[in-house]
Amino acid sequence: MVTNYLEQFQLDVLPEQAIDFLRLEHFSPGDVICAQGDEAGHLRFHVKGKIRVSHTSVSGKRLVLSFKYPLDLIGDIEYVRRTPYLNTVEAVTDVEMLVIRFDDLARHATDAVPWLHYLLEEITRKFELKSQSLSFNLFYPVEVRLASYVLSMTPDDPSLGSTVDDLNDIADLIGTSYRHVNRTLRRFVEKGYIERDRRRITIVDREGLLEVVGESIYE
Amino acid sequence: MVTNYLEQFQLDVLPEQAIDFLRLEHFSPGDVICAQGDEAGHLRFHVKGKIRVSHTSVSGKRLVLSFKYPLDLIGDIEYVRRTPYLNTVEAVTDVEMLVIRFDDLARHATDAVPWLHYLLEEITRKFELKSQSLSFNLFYPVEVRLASYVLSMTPDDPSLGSTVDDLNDIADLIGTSYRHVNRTLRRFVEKGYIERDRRRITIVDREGLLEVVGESIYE
DNA sequence: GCTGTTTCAGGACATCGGTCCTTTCGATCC
DNA sequence: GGATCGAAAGGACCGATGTCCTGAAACAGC
Repeated sequence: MVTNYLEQFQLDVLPEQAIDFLRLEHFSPGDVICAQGDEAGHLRFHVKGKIRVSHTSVSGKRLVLSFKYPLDLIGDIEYVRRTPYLNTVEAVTDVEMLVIRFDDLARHATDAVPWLHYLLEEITRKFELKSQSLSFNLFYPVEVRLASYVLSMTPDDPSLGSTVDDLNDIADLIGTSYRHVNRTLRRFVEKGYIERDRRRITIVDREGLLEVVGESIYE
Repeated sequence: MVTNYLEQFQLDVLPEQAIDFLRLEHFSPGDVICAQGDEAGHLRFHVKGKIRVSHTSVSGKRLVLSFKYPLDLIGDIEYVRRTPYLNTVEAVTDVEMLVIRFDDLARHATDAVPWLHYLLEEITRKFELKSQSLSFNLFYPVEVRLASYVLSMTPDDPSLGSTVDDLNDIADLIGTSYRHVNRTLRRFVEKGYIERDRRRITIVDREGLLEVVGESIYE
């Protein structure tokens, strides 16, 4: 199993001695993979399933930072900085991860140049994503962000609608309230862009939504 | 000059062969150090002065991401990813930078483990800053962000007021309109937190501002 | 000092978005 | 089938924020 994933995601950048320490972990929907504020001790390679990364403010407000799919690293920033987990990561679907303890990784990969380059690549990629997310959120109103989200979550195939994440998740993802997501979706329905059927959103007029998003796609 | 700065900021993590390629650059207030979208070819160590990092959306709205002071790297993400500059960097005061071409750096430092570790440290630090900035902006209203900014820009010494950046910069920094910054500052004046004298803001009641910011400082 | 010009503060108004509360819709149990 | 309950939707209201515009203050040139 581990070796399959190693191959699939070309994880041979890890030194062989480190690879020996990788274990496969499984998580069920709802499981907390790591919790904001906990001391970090493991680096994980997200190799299967869908996860939700979120952050909670001291005042208790939750912000969903992203939904992610393989391949992704969890705990990489924390590995480099040796700080507690910045965010909480939960399994949305069944999830599999390859996991290795920081200690084992440090002992066998600290000087491995290809691995360091890999880390740099991954982390700078994440940095760019976060940059985009920051400016996207600050530049555009909820209507645009929501339209963009709906477009990104539903298949191009116009025939079939697609389930969308819980409205509360969406609200926290685009940094607004449940109420306002609902209101905005209603507006989309009134304008004929989408149809709603409890828990399900169907795009009726993809062009219309694209127009709402305008030129702001991907900043 | 170069050697002084190298010592001051402990830049001996750079391999000696690379150090030989460092040159000192000077910028005057207003100078553009690098422009968003331009192809990146140089890594810079910001060793003196104050700079402004900003990003402009396709729709033309500007977002000031940060003001920075030494030591800071400019072009590090771009060096790793070999992408065009993400942001525009300008000199606010007189600024000095140590600069090296990507080519020279790559030729002499690609395999230098201490240097790679240094890069990782710097970039993850930036990542954390950006994370904070993202959640801070999404979690708190303008009033709180502005109070936080004013506090951060003025000296603890309550006796002397301090010049604050251009209001337009502040507006773009906290992601709101000039009008609203003005309105909010006025409210602060009315409540007796600050005094204004064109171009200058004096904190009268530091405690009051701290109360506005509440527990949200640094998230 | 006067005048045209630029910059900045602030008023008016509309919209966005949040909070709170009521209503509706399903689901469940009897 | 009707009563009950919980979750999701929607209404009402208000504060936050953006846009547009006007008027006042600073500034430049003469």
